[in-house]
Amino acid sequence: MEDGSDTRRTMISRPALAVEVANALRGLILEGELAGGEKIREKELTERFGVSRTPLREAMKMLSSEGLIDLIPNRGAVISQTSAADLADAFPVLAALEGLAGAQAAARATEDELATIARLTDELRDAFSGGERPRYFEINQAIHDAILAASRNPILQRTHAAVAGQVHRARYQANLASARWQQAVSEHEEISKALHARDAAATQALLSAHMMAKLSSVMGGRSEGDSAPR
Amino acid sequence: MEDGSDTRRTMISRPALAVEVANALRGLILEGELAGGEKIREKELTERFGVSRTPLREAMKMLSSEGLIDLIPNRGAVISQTSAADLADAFPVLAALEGLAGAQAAARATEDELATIARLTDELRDAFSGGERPRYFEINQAIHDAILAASRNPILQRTHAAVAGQVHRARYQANLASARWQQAVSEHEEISKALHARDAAATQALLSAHMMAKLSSVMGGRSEGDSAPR
DNA sequence: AAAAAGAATTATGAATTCAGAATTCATGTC
DNA sequence: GACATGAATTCTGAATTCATAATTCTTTTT
Repeated sequence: MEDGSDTRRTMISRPALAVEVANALRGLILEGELAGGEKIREKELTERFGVSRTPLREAMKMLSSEGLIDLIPNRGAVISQTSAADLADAFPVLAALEGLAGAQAAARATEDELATIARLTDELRDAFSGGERPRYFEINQAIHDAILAASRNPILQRTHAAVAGQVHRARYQANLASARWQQAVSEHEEISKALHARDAAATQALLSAHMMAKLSSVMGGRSEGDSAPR
Repeated sequence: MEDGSDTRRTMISRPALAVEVANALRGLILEGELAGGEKIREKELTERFGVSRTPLREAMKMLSSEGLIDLIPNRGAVISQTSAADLADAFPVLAALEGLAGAQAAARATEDELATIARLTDELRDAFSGGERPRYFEINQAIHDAILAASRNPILQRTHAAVAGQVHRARYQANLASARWQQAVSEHEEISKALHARDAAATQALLSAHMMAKLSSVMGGRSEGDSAPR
């Protein structure tokens, strides 16, 4: 919700170039275009974005605070790669945060928000039935975002986004075996049900367990396939 | 201005001036020297720190990512003040995070770490018995830090630090009525006991409840008399 | 031929400079 | 006398410039 008094979409407000660069760079990292461990050459990015080094360096400082890149004193910056250990560390944190989000959402969500989550959950099952993996991931993300938003806790949302960003690329690595995929859909339906029942404790427990199951899925997918011993 | 000849020192690694400035500025904010809502004048800080505007602005971008200051497009930066609503939002997050820290610490802490926590808990009671408020706060902080460290989860520690930083100044506002103070000490003793018993679930519940009780204390102290800062 | 040392090139760290916007003060008009 | 408009000053935003450190390539010596 924007400031209602802002009648016109005044393009007069300048979004601060360094912030724009930070968003663009964050996008490149989250999209996976910049692989983990890759060195950042300032010159390359300044030419790519068409800005000078100053806003780029400010943007890199921002992303380093977010944990997306690592700054090495006089040797530049590298995209921080997420190791298996990092995933094992981050997912319990995400589980705790999303559990809290679920509990607060159960208490605070509007009926509209609950209806939206229920609808998304139906669409999630549709995507699963149709075997549409990209759409499934998209809807899954939308559900989690909706729950976070329904928690009405900006600090929780920001904190979650910061942690989720660090493991974002692992999302695509969650290669769902059909059995676990099915289970994930069922878990989401239980979560939606608990939310509608305004059962904070149940929602919290279900969401937390759901995230931990996701960790198992991601870790399992890791141990199997692509052997990239980095 | 100081002698810049520190380049001749045995400083093999240079900690990046912008990071140093960020740490110093973070300290000023956390110490309360820069009050919430206060405007940051770059010129003033550059003169204070003896650096140019470039590293200072990079540092400010870092702190804005941490949520400690708010950047207003062409109007500079202001210290983000924590409202009562922010506290009410942040403490459940801290409760969830510390609960997780307790659970993981119960599983992973070394005997030495548990002994240290037990010793600190004893000192906490001593500080309470002696009515030494500053020492109590210090030991309390040390205990929570020790539990976080014992969780062996760097991401959890970083996330907690980020959220705790945003409500740091509220720490001093927790004016403990003696009854609640007594209760807090007892809670800490229960937490230490649960940790020694390696009871993850109990530790998690106790720590989480402890943090929520702290929220009540802080909010209560706010409504009463927020008169004397310090 | 291989390894080490030194020089050159490249990239990063930081300050200065330049441009643009906002706020404040002064002046003029109603 | 008060309010509005314009100009000046101050502050932020961004690029350029300068310095320093690291890496790489070349040459020399073993």
